[in-house]
Amino acid sequence: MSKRTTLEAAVLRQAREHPQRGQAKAAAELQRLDYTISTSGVRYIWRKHGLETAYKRLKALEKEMAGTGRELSAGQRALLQRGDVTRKLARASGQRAGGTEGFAPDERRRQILAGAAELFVKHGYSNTSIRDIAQRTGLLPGSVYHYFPAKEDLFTEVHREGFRQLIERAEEIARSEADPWQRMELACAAHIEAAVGDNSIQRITGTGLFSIHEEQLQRRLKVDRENYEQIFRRLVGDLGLPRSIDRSLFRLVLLGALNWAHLWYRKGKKTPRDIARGIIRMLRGNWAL
Amino acid sequence: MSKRTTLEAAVLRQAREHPQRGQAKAAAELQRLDYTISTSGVRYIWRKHGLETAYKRLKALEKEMAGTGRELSAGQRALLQRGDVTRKLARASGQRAGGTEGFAPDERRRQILAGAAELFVKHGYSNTSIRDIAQRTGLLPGSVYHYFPAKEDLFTEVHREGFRQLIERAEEIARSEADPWQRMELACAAHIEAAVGDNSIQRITGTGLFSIHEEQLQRRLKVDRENYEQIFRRLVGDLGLPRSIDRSLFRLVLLGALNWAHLWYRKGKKTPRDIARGIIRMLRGNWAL
DNA sequence: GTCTATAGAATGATAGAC
DNA sequence: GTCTATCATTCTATAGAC
Repeated sequence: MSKRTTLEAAVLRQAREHPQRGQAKAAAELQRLDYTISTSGVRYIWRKHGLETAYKRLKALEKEMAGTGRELSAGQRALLQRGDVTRKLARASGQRAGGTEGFAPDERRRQILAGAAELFVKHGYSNTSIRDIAQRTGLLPGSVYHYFPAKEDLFTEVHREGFRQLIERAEEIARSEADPWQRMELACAAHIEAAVGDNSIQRITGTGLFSIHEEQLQRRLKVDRENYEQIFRRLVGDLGLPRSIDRSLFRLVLLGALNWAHLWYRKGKKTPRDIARGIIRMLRGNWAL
Repeated sequence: MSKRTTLEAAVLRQAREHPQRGQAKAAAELQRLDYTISTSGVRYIWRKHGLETAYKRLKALEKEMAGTGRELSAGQRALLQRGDVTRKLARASGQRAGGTEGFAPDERRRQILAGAAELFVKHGYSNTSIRDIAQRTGLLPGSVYHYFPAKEDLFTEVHREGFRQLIERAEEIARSEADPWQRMELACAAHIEAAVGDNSIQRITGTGLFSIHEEQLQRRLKVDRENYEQIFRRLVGDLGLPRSIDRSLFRLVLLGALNWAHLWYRKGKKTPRDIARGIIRMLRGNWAL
């Protein structure tokens, strides 16, 4: 362990000579020998050679020693035996994506967005990795960066698209001929449908804000939401509420009730339409109707 | 550390040169240098000079170095900083400070919980690391595990305590003599206060569920929430609503409106009390009142 | 001399970036 | 493909109190 060689060779030599050293110790020792490497760098090379655990390194050493007269120490054998019992299954490396028979770039983008939306909705922003998203689209992690500069942008775009769809629908309703209370009811139904339906991109409108704690990102998202709530401002204005009712509070109560629904909604019970009707009835202030 | 001098001078010199050595190591070293001294002897002299903890010895060294160009090492500075946090907490809780001298174990636990609550509320569960929590309490990450077996348990406990406090207050209100609608209004005000107030442990009741995406953990938390909502079930039942109104939906609409409030609440504008009154007025179905 | 709260270092794992 | 940073957690040694 003295002559300078390739970084990789040095790591491997050390794996052979001190199989029980972990990444930290191995890296420290190599740094002492003037190699530039970090703990995870060590780990990376180990993994490349299937040596990422002490068990595997020992196993390899054992094999190598088989011919020669040398033997593992008692402690090393004990460690191996423990490992044998607890053996983990090798992880299947998964499917590899096709070749260059590519998709149209826009199509690929959409696929990434859709996959990301599903994962964000299910596991939240922080718990979704670029790797997960890439895998779902059959890409390697690095390739995602060809379409989106960073994870934040990916989320922002999903969020924006979700609200774009929601706004489109809401505006259509707001423009319709129905009477004001009915328009409101329809808009509420559409909102709940989006939040509990199968379209993950739309679902993100219900959970997105809560999933994010990075302030700057949050601020970017708020814009989408405000564009949407603007429509409700108008819908509420059209209702002709009595003076005694604070329009602003009315809207916020309504949106709160709607946004909460996805937490208790159960498929097969009340439909979004039923729920919307019930909510409007309560807020209409005249239970006789 | 070579020339023989008075025992006392030798002890002090060593305190300066190796401030982090404890009594055992210090005594051993001095004995090696042919001084006759025991661990408690070292401690006796330290105490005489107000140097009986590593923190105090470092503090003294720092002061001494102030003039010269020398500086404490990074590790020493970190230790001092940890000590500073510990002291601040000790002062805040009225306990006696003193280096790493312990708190009543319950007190330390509470400190960790309070710190964790703040961070969880501010940055969310996934974005809060055990390191952050430890630092805030003046501990090293590993030490947190002396009090809590895992991060999940830490969160669960914060969540549970938040709801415990909320439930306590709500039940008091539910038991009071006020008329049903007024009881409801008070309970709503209390709910909003908890969600927007300064008490992070209570605030977690508003955001906790959204911050968590791990299903199993979520299930554990739901229990707390359900215990709480049970009280609202009762409060709604007491209102004597007309038949045409679905009690269940009424409760869910109300809770939705309340839980949404922390997103738009602004200090200095409407108070939680005002908001609660407004919400109840809207839901009471008789706007003339 | 004994106990416990805490330090400190190590471990295996995974994230985002590009 | 390659890298670094950081995470939750574990293990072990020891300081300081009694």
